[in-house]
Amino acid sequence: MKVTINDVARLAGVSIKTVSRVMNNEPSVKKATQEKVSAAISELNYQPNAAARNLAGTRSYSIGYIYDNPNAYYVIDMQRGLLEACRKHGYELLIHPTNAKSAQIVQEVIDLVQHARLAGLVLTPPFSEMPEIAEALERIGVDFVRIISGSTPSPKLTNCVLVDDFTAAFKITNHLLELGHTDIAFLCGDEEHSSSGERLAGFKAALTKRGITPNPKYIVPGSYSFESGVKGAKYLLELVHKPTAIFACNDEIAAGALFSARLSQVEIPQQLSIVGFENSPFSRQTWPPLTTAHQPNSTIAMQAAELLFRRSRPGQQQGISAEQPVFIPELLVRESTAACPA
Amino acid sequence: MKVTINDVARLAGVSIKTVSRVMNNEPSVKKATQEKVSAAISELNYQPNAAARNLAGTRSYSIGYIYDNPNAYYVIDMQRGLLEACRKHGYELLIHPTNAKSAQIVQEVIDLVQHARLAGLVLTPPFSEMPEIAEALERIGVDFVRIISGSTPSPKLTNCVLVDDFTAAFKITNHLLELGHTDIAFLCGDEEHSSSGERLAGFKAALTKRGITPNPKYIVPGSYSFESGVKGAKYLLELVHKPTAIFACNDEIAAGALFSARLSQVEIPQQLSIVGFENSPFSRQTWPPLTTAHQPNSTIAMQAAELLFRRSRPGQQQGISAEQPVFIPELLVRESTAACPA
DNA sequence: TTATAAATGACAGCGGTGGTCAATTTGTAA
DNA sequence: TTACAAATTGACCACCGCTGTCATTTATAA
Repeated sequence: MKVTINDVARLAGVSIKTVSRVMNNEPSVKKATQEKVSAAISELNYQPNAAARNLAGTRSYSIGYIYDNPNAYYVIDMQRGLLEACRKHGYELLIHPTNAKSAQIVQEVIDLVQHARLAGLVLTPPFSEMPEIAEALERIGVDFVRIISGSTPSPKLTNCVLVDDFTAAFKITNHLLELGHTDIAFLCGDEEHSSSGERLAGFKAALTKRGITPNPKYIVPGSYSFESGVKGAKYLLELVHKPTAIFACNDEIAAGALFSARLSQVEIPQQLSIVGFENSPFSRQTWPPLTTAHQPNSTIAMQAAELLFRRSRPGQQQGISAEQPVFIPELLVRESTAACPA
Repeated sequence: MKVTINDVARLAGVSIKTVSRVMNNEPSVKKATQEKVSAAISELNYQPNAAARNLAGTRSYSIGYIYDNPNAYYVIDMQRGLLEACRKHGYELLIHPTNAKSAQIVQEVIDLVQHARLAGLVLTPPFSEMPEIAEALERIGVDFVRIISGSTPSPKLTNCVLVDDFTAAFKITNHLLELGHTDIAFLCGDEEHSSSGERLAGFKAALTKRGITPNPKYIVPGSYSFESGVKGAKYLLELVHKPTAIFACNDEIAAGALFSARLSQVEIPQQLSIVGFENSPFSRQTWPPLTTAHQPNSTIAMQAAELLFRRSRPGQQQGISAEQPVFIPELLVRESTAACPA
């Protein structure tokens, strides 16, 4: 029933050690043998037993994903990407939802890693933005990759996959500018999330580049929630000098803003343009569907995992890798934006 | 650094065999020794090496969760419940997102189970409603628990955790009836999901019990999506004789209906009451927040996992267990429902 | 032909479980 | 109290399926 390395060795006429070598891409295996073994492997549809590998070997075959994010779509997407990468490379994924605000969060993470013998960890916000976590992991010598908001690779951001919120926000803002809007408001997400700050910075930069001074009254603090969007838009639409476009820091906020606009009898997009960010299912569950920036979470996650695998393989140089992939969410124009009304 | 069974044995002053006995709840261990060992275990914070256990033992320490559900909140909740149960019992969770409509889905599931040496599987819709999956699993002798929509335990539904959509829908409908509504419409979810049928049945039963014959014009086919809610409500609000309340088969549909009502300048809840089902974050991201039925997904998942564990433990009778926990989603009254307008 | 490098295999674990059997402790009835 | 059965515990071995180490064989170059 179950195929072991012995079966493969027997069929290929070699020792189990050689099969092991082939499985692990070790050097010094003759090409002919390599092919013989590979043939046997695929003929028997052999898949190494993860438990045995973990037990016997020095390296680990599982990575961990720690999360604490209210956005289920984000988590699911990340997970899907990680799983895909894991499947491809024969790794397992350990998922660990937890509370980032717990006092013993660092210890919890350390326990997790040590107990599960993880090859590495993928960290997303908020964990990726907690210096104490990174320090602890470095201290105990566990590899990790952080997915964070940032535009330019730098030595400080090793082990990072960057999501260039700045540039994406810049582009979105440009889209609005090109439609003739100049009175553009910005609905912020949570302050603690650097993504909100980055997006705001990109927004301001785009305005400034066109010679427009960002109006402080149009920059509304808030959080990544529908309600925050409702409130923020309400405030904006009650101003004497209303904006003609709203840049919401994510789709949920945008959906809230859309809702608020409807309540105030403001026609979207004829009287007011609204954009979101993320391309979550939310952005398609509104009417009109939201213009937004597509963040390829699943792909980002895959990349992060691949980075981890590449580094954990023996023979590769360990430690600091210069690689810092940068993803730029792409503008996705839908029906919630239109030319600025005269 | 890492604690093994030997360390525990040394500290407790017993043999490793006894530690093993304690770890596995085997009989014939004196209470005193049991406590001594437990103390040592917790002092050292010992956790058995999963790889070694899997490799050496005959039983398995991981369960699988297969999913293919567009509702990320549902999946995340289920996952959280499963993980909690797993953590408590020292199991691991293998998650496997896949495509339920794939032609080789049965083979894929079998491969997964056999390769990963799973103790069992937790199936949610649509997998829990696919007879071919259940048959295949029974054939290869793998334990599983299905989470399905149903109200009454029956021999046919062994291995099931039931979610009583019928009764919940009955209660929701009663809530509307008590508010004085009699012209109540029903927006269906996907036909293939038995949950939609069950909810509809509960709805009809409640009406009938009050002597109201369900009006076929008020029963609108659809799917579990925002858009479907928009369309369904639009249709209803264009009828000459409009309903005064809408029962949407889930929160997403309800959100769509809410949206549609807004478009038609219908005041919620003054002119029209709308209820959802599920208590997903969606139901709080609308205005007004939705009256709905709370489905405790995380708890349901925990129960399902516990059922699996209980059965997979040696010493317990294997196979058919009479247990069929039934969960009844509870009515949650919020602001989207009000008394029937005169 | 011999020194050297490349390819391969033998073998000992990794950290537990399962089984067998003997030794020890405990409880119990006479 | 004693004897005896029963309950606990431990010692020991094989083994799960694979990897790490090192010795051995084979190919290649000098």
